[in-house]
Amino acid sequence: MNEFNEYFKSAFTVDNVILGFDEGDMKVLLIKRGEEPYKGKWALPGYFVYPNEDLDAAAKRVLDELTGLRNVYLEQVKTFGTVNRHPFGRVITVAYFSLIKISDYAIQASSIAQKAKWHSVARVKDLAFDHNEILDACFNRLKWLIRSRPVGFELLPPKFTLTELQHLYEAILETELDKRNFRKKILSMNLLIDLDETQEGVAHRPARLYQFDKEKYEEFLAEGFSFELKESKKKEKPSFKKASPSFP
Amino acid sequence: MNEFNEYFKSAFTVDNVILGFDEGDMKVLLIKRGEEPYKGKWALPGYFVYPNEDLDAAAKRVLDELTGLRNVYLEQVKTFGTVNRHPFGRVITVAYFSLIKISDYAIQASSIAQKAKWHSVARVKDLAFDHNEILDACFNRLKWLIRSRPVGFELLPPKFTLTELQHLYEAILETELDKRNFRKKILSMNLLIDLDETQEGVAHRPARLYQFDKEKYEEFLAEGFSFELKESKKKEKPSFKKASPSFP
DNA sequence: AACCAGTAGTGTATAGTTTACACTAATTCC
DNA sequence: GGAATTAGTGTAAACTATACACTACTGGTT
Repeated sequence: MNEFNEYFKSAFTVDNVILGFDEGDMKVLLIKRGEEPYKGKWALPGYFVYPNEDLDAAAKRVLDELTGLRNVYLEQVKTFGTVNRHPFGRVITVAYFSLIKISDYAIQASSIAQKAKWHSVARVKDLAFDHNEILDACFNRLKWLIRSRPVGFELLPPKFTLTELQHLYEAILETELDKRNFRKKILSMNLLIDLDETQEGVAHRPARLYQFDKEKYEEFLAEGFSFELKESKKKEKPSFKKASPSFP
Repeated sequence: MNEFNEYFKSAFTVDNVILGFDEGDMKVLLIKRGEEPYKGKWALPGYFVYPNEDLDAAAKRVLDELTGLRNVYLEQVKTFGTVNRHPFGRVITVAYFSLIKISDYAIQASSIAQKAKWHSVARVKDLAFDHNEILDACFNRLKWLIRSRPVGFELLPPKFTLTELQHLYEAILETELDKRNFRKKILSMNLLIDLDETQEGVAHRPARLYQFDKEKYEEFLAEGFSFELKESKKKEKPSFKKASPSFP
């Protein structure tokens, strides 16, 4: 393969958009860069893919080093390879996103992890490299995903209330949902276990606690089920005549 | 960046799943390999990405060299980077798919194009490298895409009948659709122009010809519309109680 | 000219889904 | 005991999806 040697001069990396949900808000874990290029800027965690390492394994390694978490939701989203995206050479990066429970996250000892901090996704700007674009692509993928699969529980603690779940959906979809319709839809999926427990120590009527039903969720995935969630139309442009929403 | 030189030893390529529709069947354009590795096997068209070339540009180049076509539907799908996917070294490939009108395709003079041939997607097997997996990923993406966006016209000649359109959908979705419901849904989208012409030289009642309305399609894309198509349930498992198809 | 073969084209009733919307219930705090 | 705060609940109307079968038009055959 000597004739092709000139093509073996590029590097590839993975960048990981690690998402969590906290304080009613979607958060992304960013690293403050300690070196050039973009020294001092915030960036997505990522690293070179080792020569004998699969792509997915590299993404898991980056996640593990930073958060200590394994077996979390991780999905490849898109590859970014503009010629000049890295000032030091041709570097192609494969973007992944992962969903973690912030309650499980504990800051790691590694020097890189010391520089990590959660940022509200909505307020992130001016990241290093083309990382704004990567973050957008991953967050949009999550928006699509949450409408078709119940991935919400990846982001919530084991026990949660329906209101918390709804707030999560609203944060991801950046919209408001109707409480009654949301509950009807969620409960009709039969993917929640009613724990027959309630919140404690809140200064109002305590909410029931639920748990995701992992077995039923496996069935759901196996059968290729999907669902749709639509936003509440309260206070929308009035009388927008919905053109028939389907085509071939 | 000398410390990172060891990472600049891999190559990356693009592979392009070029899809067309002919004789009621989805087709993919494959190349018979003339060299090792996998000499004599069929493979997806692809090539190294040049050092100063963007990924999308590389995919367009591969497509152009093979078909002479530009400005066709082209979309990045997924990146494949298993360590040993290429026997000669670490090669990561970014998979793209494109949709072309086979009627526009004319075999090109280049030596590579001489080795190209259309194959029925359903009957493809035993491709070189991991190309079966890549083809599957791209075809599945198309299946998803066709349910949510009217990309069908990318695959049909400028004038077509509703039955041709329906057959295209059935070929992609690998299912049967109800004629009346299909037509209702399609026409309700208002994306077709009735040309007030009919087929000629057919030994049966001639069908009306339609054209896609590109302007309305642009609006459709801009407004983020989507649609769903469901398969006919004729002859399905009887009385399958549709568990509520939605969740958060 | 009559008929046959073959595909095009059309409507309706039913079931299911989505939407909009407002009040009562349970708890803490004062 | 009352105020504050969030939890929890049902229904009617509009819309969408589905199942289903016959007539219309053309070319070819006799």
